[in-house]
Amino acid sequence: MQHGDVIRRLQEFETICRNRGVPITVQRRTILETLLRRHDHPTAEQIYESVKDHIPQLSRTTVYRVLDAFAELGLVRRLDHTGSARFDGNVRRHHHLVCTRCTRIIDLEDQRLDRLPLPHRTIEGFEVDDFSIHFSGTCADCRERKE
Amino acid sequence: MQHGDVIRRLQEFETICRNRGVPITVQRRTILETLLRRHDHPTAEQIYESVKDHIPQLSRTTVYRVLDAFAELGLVRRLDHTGSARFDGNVRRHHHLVCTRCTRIIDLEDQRLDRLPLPHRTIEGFEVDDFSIHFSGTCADCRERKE
DNA sequence: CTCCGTGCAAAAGGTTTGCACTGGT
DNA sequence: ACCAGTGCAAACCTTTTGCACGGAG
Repeated sequence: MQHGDVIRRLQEFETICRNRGVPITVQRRTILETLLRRHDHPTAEQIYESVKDHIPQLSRTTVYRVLDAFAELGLVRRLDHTGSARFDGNVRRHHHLVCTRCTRIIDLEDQRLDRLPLPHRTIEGFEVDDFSIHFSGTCADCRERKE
Repeated sequence: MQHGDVIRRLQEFETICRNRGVPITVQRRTILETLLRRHDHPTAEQIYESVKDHIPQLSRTTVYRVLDAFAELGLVRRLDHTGSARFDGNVRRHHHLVCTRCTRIIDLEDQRLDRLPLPHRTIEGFEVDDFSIHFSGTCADCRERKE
């Protein structure tokens, strides 16, 4: 992310917090800025290590809580669902519908989606073997519960 | 998965094990069969619970080790990378190259890939908000190390 | 002043490891 | 008989929770 973009995102952050009455603290600003400047999808621990250089008394707990709050506000995205690993007996190419409320994963087999052209060693020397599309949204049960 | 498919997959399993000199045990056969019959992407714990009914002295450790071995043999797939959650400061739609060797995640922005038509409440009442394509393969560094 | 965010410590998962033993080949 | 797979317990790592304090609004 460019420097200007980071500045803009931090301003957005302050606006969102003010609108929702969420206090803006040094920890929050620093954690967000650290994440925006990195492009390596860090773990909570890695962010903790980085931010600790600026705020030595910082607690790991705060990093977890702040990242969680940011994900809730839609300011950052959490990859790799926390919790336990899940296993799939279907090794053919297929896709998944992931419910963001209950974390349920539903298989989606669709031949049209399977025909995405596989990039071949084009991107930064990365050799692609396969792909899978992860659709996020709300499952029927959770929609029913919500309405 | 249909009954016939389960039988076929179990036979494939025995062939693969024999070819690689991997012993076939009751635990392994039962764990694989349990996974093949379920369509809900169970966790190791859930598989443990199911299999324990058939093999009461079964250990959790074995379930973890066997699932791991199966993933290594390509018989099953592990969803949701085990380990720690990762965070992404980029909330715009984008995709990921995931290296299966070092678990590194590289951002991939590609407007053509973004234009996949969003299924709208079509599949089993699931409402899709967004999607992200997960390309798996080997990153440049790991390919270099391998060769 | 009031609350909520923070820090610390302890608990709560989920997964891995060391070691002795058993069971498949 | 041999070696890899298994079971048990303990270690390990990541994440969550309870409680008291302090800083932001």
